[in-house]
Amino acid sequence: MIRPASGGASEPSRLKMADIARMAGVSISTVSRALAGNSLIPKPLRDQIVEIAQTHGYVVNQSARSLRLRKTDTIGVIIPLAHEAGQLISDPFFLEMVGRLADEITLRDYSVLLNKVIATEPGWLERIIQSHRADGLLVIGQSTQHEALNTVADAYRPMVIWGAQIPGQRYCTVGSDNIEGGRLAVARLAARGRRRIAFLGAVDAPEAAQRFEGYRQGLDRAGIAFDPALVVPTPYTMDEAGQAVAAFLARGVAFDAAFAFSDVIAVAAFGALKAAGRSVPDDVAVVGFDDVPLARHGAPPLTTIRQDLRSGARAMVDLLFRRMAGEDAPSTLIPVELVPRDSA
Amino acid sequence: MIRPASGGASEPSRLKMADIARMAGVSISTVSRALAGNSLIPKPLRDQIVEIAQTHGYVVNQSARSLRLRKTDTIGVIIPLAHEAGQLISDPFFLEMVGRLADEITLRDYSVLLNKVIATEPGWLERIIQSHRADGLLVIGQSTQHEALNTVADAYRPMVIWGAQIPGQRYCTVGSDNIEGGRLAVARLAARGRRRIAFLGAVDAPEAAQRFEGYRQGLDRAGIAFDPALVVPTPYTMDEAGQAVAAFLARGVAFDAAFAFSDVIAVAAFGALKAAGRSVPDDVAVVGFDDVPLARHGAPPLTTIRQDLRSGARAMVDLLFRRMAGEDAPSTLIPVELVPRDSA
DNA sequence: CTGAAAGCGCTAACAC
DNA sequence: GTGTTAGCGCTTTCAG
Repeated sequence: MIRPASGGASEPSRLKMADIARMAGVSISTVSRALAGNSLIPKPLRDQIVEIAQTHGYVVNQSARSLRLRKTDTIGVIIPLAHEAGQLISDPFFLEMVGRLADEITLRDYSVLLNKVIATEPGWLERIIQSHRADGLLVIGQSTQHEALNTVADAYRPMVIWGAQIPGQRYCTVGSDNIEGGRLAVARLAARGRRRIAFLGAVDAPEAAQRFEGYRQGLDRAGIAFDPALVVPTPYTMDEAGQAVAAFLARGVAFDAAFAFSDVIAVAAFGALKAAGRSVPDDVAVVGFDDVPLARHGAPPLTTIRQDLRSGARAMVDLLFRRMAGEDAPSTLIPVELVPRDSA
Repeated sequence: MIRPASGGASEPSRLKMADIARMAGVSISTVSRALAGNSLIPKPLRDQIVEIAQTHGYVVNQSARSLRLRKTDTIGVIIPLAHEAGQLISDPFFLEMVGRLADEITLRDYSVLLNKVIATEPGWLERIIQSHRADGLLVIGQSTQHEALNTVADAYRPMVIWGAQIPGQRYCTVGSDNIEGGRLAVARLAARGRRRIAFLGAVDAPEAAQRFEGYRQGLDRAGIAFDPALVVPTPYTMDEAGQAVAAFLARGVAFDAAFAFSDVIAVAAFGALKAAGRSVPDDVAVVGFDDVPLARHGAPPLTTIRQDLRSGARAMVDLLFRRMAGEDAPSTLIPVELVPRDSA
């Protein structure tokens, strides 16, 4: 037998359907139907039952409902942290993406289950899926998990990943046109007469690799030779990226422009450059990526490649619901645009 | 009888405990115990069962578990939107708070259920509670819902609100020392010789009211008379706040400083001032509130009152877990500090 | 140590 | 139209 395990934490009512049924003088099924708005139950009775439930603050228990219906009306939003276990959810891009996704999901009367996971332990994704806590999954960033995603995607359809489309991929992605973004950035810099253009950021994750590819294509088109000495690997966080850029500056490699993987890295570069006595954009012109609020209000305002997260989030959620309905929705590329401001 | 309702969306395995039991040649109870790490089951058998579950990708169904255990291992994080129904989760303060809370909750092996709600429909909070989707609730901002929160708090203990402590409050809050923040801001401005100090922001929600109260106390202490003409009501969003400040400027009221309810409003003021040909800080010195990333990297970098959201989030989650354990944890005030930068 | 069985609260097929 | 009833998948008491 179950004892309420009431350790002192008080419980409000804990009504169940049976209680409402008793009050209304009907059976449980009738209450269930009435609350579901089933038109089999005549409107007056339905209203009366709803009324009783409402005055007593009764709401259907979602655990029970989910178990019975095998659906949770919940979408899992997953933030995979590739490397650092203790990493915070603090990156403005992630945060904005979470906000946009939450908006879109709420609009469809689904709940959002936020999952911060260490995406290095094998089986992390399978575990989330099998726990049956969500009807569909949205993963923000494919990180280094291409293989894991591919494996899972074969058997689990209701899943959409934010990230780059890459050859041999069997999962559904929505992502910005990273290559075009890289090209646009370099074209802008080249148009301002810059020839020694550095690339700031990681190149391992697929999105980063594509921005890097765009950077190289941009150089080609501008007739500028690629110089590996101008590729500066940096972490994603502002502080660490700043240090990496400072270290690069200390090496004394000549350069007059930089294309950063993200606005955060670009702004970090602002700091390092200023500390080294170099001005933006005169000494070094800088183009970022994302167009987070930080970019618009930076000093100087940052020229950047805008990712349309509103469209991106909407596309992710649209595709996810189509997949949840059994459709086989395709991957989608979101166009990017250059936002010219003062830094380049 | 139930038909799987398979509308084409494929299902991966959908194993249950019974399947694992069969494979292991034991009963369901034994599997349940083994997976729970119950030491009644001898270690070798336990390991073997765990092994089988793992290779088959089996994970306990959380809906069933929650129903049986009457607990969800989930914390609901609620963002009440007071006014605008269609409002986005885009405010950097909210977003950062969500991120911090998610970090703290994840640390404790609980899941985060994000709830964006229109906090005007009566019973919104009761509905969330009664749906039994979370073991505890964290509400970001008391908004205009003081009464609703009070009513609910009497019967429902595991709930903590981010916001101001106000007289007669029966719910548990964690919040910054808003009054002190207002005083610090005005003291800073007064110390720089400013006498015509405007207040930018709403004054309805309790937190805003307290910052306003601090502003008035600060004026008193500096021997500056309060002038209602310098109180500028503004919305919370950057664009709308900018318009409100622009309208204020158009009125031609003389002022040489401003204390803004938030960094977002302060940065919006930067824009309006610049458009009106006024410089910051020379013509108008500005102090914000929050210390979001935007503040540090603004043009000019924004002098602001820093809210320690890391401590705040940790305190909220700590208190919540204590309340979930039946303890009667008290409200907490988080100290603020002035972060001097260039805008004032 | 292990298993049988009850039941968490709900929905819906099936009878009436 | 409405009620009875059989589970959804799990945990835990109780019996052995």
